[in-house]
Amino acid sequence: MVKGKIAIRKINCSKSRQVTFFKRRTGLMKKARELSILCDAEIGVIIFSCTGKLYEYASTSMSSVIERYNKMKQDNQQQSITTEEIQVNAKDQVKHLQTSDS
Amino acid sequence: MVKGKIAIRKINCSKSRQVTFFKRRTGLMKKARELSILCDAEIGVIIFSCTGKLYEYASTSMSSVIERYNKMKQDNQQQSITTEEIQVNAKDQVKHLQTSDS
DNA sequence: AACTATTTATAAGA
DNA sequence: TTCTTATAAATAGTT
Repeated sequence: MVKGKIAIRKINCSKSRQVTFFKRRTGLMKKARELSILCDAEIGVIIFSCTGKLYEYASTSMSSVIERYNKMKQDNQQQSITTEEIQVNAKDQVKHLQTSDS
Repeated sequence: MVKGKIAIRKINCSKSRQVTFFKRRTGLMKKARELSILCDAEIGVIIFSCTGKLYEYASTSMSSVIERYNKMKQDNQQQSITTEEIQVNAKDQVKHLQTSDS
C-alpha cells in the first residue's frame, strides 16, 4: 500500500484505529464548523466511537438541531399522509363518477 | 486572495455560496461515511441549508443515532444527579461527625 | 505529539 | 450542475 492511502474498511489494529479516529474526527468537526459558517447552515454531528464514547458538534445547539429535524420529518409525514388522502379522495371521486349514471 | 484559499466567514454571493454548499456538503458526508467505516463508529450528520432544506447522513439510521444520543444525555444527567446526592450525603455525614460529641 | 510524503478536497474558472 | 486545474488542506505512516 502506498504511503498516505488506505482502503475504506474497518481498521483492525486497535491502536491505528484509535489514532485515525482522533485525526479524522477532528477533521470532520472542523469541516462541519466551516460549512456552517461559510454557507449559513444549521448543522449537527453526532459520533459514537466503537467504545461507545460520545462526541458531538452543533452549530447552534444539538437540541435545536434535533427538534428541527423531528419537526421537519413530522411535517413531511403529515404532508405525505395529506397527499395520500387526496389521492384516495380523488380515486373515490373517480369511482363515484364511474358508478354514477348521470 | 490566492486562488484556492478563502476566509472562513459567510459567503455573501448567493451563487458562490450555493456552489460551495454543494461541494462541501458532499465532502462532509463522504468523510462521515469513511470515518464510520474505518473506525466502526455510529455517526449521524444533520444539515439544514440556509434555505431550510434538510440533508442527512446516518451510518445506521438517524432515529437510532438520536435515541442513543438522548439516552446517553439522560444517563449523564442521572449520573450527575447521583454524584450530587453522594456529595450532599457526604457533607451531611461530615456535619454529623462534627456535631456529634462521641 | 510532531513530521512529511501523498492523497484528497476544493476555489475559481470554463 | 459538471469538468478542469491550480492550490490548500487532510492524513497515513513514520520518527
